[in-house]
Amino acid sequence: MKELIANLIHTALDSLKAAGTLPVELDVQAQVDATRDKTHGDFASNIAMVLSKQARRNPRELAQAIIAALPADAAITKVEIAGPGFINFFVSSASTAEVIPSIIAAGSAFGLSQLGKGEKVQVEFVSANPTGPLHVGHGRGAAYGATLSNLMAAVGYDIQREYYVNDAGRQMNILAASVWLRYLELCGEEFTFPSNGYKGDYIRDYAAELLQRVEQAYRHPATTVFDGVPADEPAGGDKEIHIDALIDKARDLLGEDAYEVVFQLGLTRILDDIRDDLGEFGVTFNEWFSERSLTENVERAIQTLIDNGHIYEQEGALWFRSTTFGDDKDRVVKRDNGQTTYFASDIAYLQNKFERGFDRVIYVWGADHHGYIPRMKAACEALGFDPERIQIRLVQFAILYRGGERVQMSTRSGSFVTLRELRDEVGNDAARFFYVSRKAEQHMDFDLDLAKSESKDNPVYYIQYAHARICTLLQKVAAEETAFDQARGLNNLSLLEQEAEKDLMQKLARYPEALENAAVNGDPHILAHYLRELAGDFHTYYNAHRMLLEDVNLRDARLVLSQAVRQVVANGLSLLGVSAPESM
RNA sequence: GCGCUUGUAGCUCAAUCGGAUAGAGCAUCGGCCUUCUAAGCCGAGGGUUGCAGGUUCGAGUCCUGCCAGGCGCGCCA
Repeated sequence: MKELIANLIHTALDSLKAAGTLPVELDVQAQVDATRDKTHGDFASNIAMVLSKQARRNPRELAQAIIAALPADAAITKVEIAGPGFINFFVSSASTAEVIPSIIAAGSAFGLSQLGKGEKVQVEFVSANPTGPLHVGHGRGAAYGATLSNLMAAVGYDIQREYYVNDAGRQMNILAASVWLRYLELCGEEFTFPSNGYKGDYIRDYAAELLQRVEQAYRHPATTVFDGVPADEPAGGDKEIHIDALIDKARDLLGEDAYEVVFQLGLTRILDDIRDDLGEFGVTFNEWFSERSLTENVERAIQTLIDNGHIYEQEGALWFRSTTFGDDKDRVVKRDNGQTTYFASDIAYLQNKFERGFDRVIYVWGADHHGYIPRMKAACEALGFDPERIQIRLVQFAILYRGGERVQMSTRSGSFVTLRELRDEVGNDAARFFYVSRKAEQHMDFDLDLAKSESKDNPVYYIQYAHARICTLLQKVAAEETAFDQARGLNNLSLLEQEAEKDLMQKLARYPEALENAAVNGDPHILAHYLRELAGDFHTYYNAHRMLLEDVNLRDARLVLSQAVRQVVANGLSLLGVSAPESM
């Protein structure tokens, strides 16, 4: 409909140009928007105001001229000038109703488009360090990334979902050491567990598994293990130095092979757990990409930067001159001790992504990482790629509230709420919906009581309830003497003359647009809000008018409208990863 | 200190590339169940869009300054 109106306007402009009313060189894309206010018709264009300066005529006068030149069309019943020079279009109810047969015909495919033209886009998200269970902060990134991927796939992008497994860093060695130390405790050794080790109960589980598998083979006396290890922080030392020394000890005493067994056990168990957790949350990946697999790529990436002239040496280290591309300061990629930095891995990973043929790569990061954007963009450009091909979406943490009180979380005491706990408490549907119901880069307050409540206050239930109500209706009518006949409904759409019916049809017609906006802007909340509004319109309609009437023509027309609503609600919820129950 | 970011109704949030009288929900108050699910509906009140300038036909939206909150500024990962 928008396109139709835009075409009509362009035709009018062309004829005005031909008549000499407008300069021929004028070239503007007509903007047509759905109106917010019904008294402004169904669609409005600001074309007259935009052109008024170039055309040297006042907007209302110009609007009048455009309207006069507008070709007639059966779909448009009335055109008006309003306000400072808006042209308002009123659409015939017959043409408004056309959305219903198209929804029924398209079914679950309604709203899909080819906007993305098959562009290959990778979305990398979550990518939490595999050192423990996911917490609620990761949950928002997971929900956002998964939904963004769904939305983009729905509008025609070729999406690849990826999790970057940080299995190469120091944190992983701390994890391995923690597992081994817990194992030693189970063997009967006595010592003080390092303050910087991982203290979660899951570590004890892995240790128990290790004990079962290797029995006493990896046991060493605590005195040997702690011999020569600098004091821990509570004992007046440095916790970082302490844990690093213990890691070295573990490697020494176990040897690389056994150390690797411990390391892999911890890594594998945690990844399995994360995979299960996310799977239950409806979040899946095409690829779990290991940082360790990148080792050769890192040297090659650095070489690429050297070849491109963006690396210099200073004080024994290799520096990437990222300031060339607008970063605050230059960054080290290889330390004076020969080790490459984490950032160097990121550069290698980026190069690897483009080598795999992605046209565009999207990173979903916690908002606390925003300081890394300039250097990643710089790296992209220095590698020789257009920096527009990487996009970084920031997701803010959610603050949980229970009983009106903020739920305290601190990583230090290990008292963070896990994603699994959240899912157990409020359910997957509520968690998925709540996470994406706010703009991603916005702080959000997550009200646990609201997410659990079974009332209209809870937008998830509100939307699902609309779906369930319609399913129940359709079930009920199946028991009537005269069965529901979809074709009869479609043939009698002209009977839908109520205001609420027109509102509903117009809302339905806007679904593809809401979906596209949400996908292109990376704003799933647009779809969430749309569904809330659609459900609201349906509840209003349902309360104001009866469906199961004697007059089967009207009855089936209303039911087919309801069916269309049900379909769109189901399609939208599915993209959000929320179920659409048939009864509640 | 420098940089990024946010500031909209009592609360949580919207506002389609800069468009018309800034909208929902919650909370408050008042109505609606012998009829398809009241997990619902209808109505009322509630605003100097942090403050001050600027850009223009038009600014919550863009620019500048200030105020307030959040985050980031390692040869850490």
